[in-house]
Formats: sequence, structure tokens, C-alpha cells
Amino acid sequence: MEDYERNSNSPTHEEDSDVRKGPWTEDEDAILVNFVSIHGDARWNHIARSSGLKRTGKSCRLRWLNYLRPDVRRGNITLEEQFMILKLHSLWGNRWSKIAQYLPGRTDNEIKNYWRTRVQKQAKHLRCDVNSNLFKETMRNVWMPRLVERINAQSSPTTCNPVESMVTTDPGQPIREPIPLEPGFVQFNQQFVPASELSATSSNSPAETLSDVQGGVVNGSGSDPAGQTGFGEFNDWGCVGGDNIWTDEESFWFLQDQFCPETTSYSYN
DNA sequence: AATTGAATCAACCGCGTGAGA
DNA sequence: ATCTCACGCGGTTGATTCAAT
Repeated sequence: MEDYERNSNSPTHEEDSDVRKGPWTEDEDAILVNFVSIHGDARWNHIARSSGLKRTGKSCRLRWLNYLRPDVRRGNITLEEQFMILKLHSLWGNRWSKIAQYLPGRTDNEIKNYWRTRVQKQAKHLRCDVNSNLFKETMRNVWMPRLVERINAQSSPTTCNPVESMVTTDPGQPIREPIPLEPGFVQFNQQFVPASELSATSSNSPAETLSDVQGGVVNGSGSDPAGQTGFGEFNDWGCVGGDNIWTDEESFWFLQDQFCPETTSYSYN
């Protein structure tokens, strides 16, 4: 028992067979919730031992944080959340837990999964690396403005302000606890976004601020080879429903044309 | 209806870090 | 100053679900 208590991260052989792995049962969940309500969400090895769960402290912690915690949010990632993820990832890279701090109720695991499944899929679609300049430019100049458009479009004037008016230069007023507020951040749709990023410009693209893309054409050229008004719905981007203007394939070729014209040979229908 | 491949997500693993002895 | 331990983070895996054929 002492050995087990000393190092739950490297169990001995006998302990190994005693440690449960895999999906949690409802009973286990109930036990864990009960113990956390008594002991608090710390000292995970202690909770694991004293609860009688044959789980490691690590496993208990993960289950609590990602699933059982009362304030955990489930369901689809909203457009605003997608925007935040893109924005914050462009600042901090794969700092999932840090990004998660700005998305109340979302876990680092969920955000990480979102990035890997949705965002990296788009990179694959574009046949480029997720860290490549092409992909970053696509994100900055097409997808993010497009998300802003969609966020504004879905905002009812009576219930929600357009994005432009949600951006404030006053970082001194925290909206939600326990979102940490860092100097230089601004509020965007009840979230805080680094102010410098909202007005950041790309070296080879037109100035691009949130207000620049208000309900408008993105990426300066605004060229829509199909003579239409938008860039499609990017269904793979988690945008379901709506009236698709472009197919994924058309979007792909458009983006390819924008950023890798030398490699593109195609014709639009 | 059955099969297969892709997508999704919960959970595990290894490593780094910080606190305390 | 060093060691041990617990915790947290990011990467990865594997089971399940979904969609296409």
C-alpha cells in the first residue's frame, strides 16, 4: 500500500494488474463526483486511493476536468469559439490549456481535438502543412474574416451586437470569471482577445481588422471567380446548414488560386 | 444489409515543472 | 543543493460512431 501511495505513476507489477483503464462507468463517475465534492478537486492520488476506485490519480483528474466538472460545456463549438481558437492559436500555438482559459467550459482536450480533426483537416485539404505560411495566410485572410461575417450575420440586432461593437479597447473589465485578464487584451463577443492581434496586418496582405471585414468582402481582392457574393460555407469547418454558395472543392481551388497560383491549373464551372 | 474507411473524442502516456522534504 | 513526488500539459492512441459504397 505504501508503495502504491508513493508512486502511482509507476506502478509495480502487482499494482499494474489492479489498475483499471479504459472508459469510465456510471458508477465510477458517481463515486468520483462524490469524493470530489467532499475532498475538492486536488490531491488526485489521495482521491484515487481513498475512493476505492482502481484508477490512477491522473485518470481521476482527467475524468473530472474533461467530463464530470459541473461547468464543463458540451456540444458543438460555436462560431465565436472557433474564431477564438484560431485567433489564440495563431498567437500561442499548441498551448491548449492556455487557449482553453479563454473559452469558458471548454477543455484543453476538446480544443486540441477540434484543432486536430477540423483545422488540420482543412490544412490537409489544402495540401499544406498546418504550420505553413499558406495555411496561416488562409486562416488569417479567409477563414477568420469569414467566421466574423457569419458571426455578425447570425447576430440578431436585438440580442447581440455585431462584432465591431463588441470590440473594446478597455481591457480593464473582466466579463466572466475566472477568465484571466492579461494586459493588452480586448473584449470580443464576451471574450478577451489580444488587442494587437485585432489590428494586426499581414506583410503581404491588406490591412485586416475585424471592422475591416464587417459584412464585407475579405482578402482585399474580393475576387469571386464565380461572380457570387461569398466564399461558401466551409462545411468541413464545422459550419453546418445554410445555403452553400461554393462546394468544398471550389473553396479549395479558390484558396489554391489565391495563395499558390503557380501550382493551380483548373477552371471554375 | 453488410462492409469499409474516415471522423470524432475519451483516455492514456511521457515529460517537464514546481513544491516540499 | 538534491531528490522525490504530484500535478499539469501536449502528443498520441484506440474505441466508437458515422457516412459512403
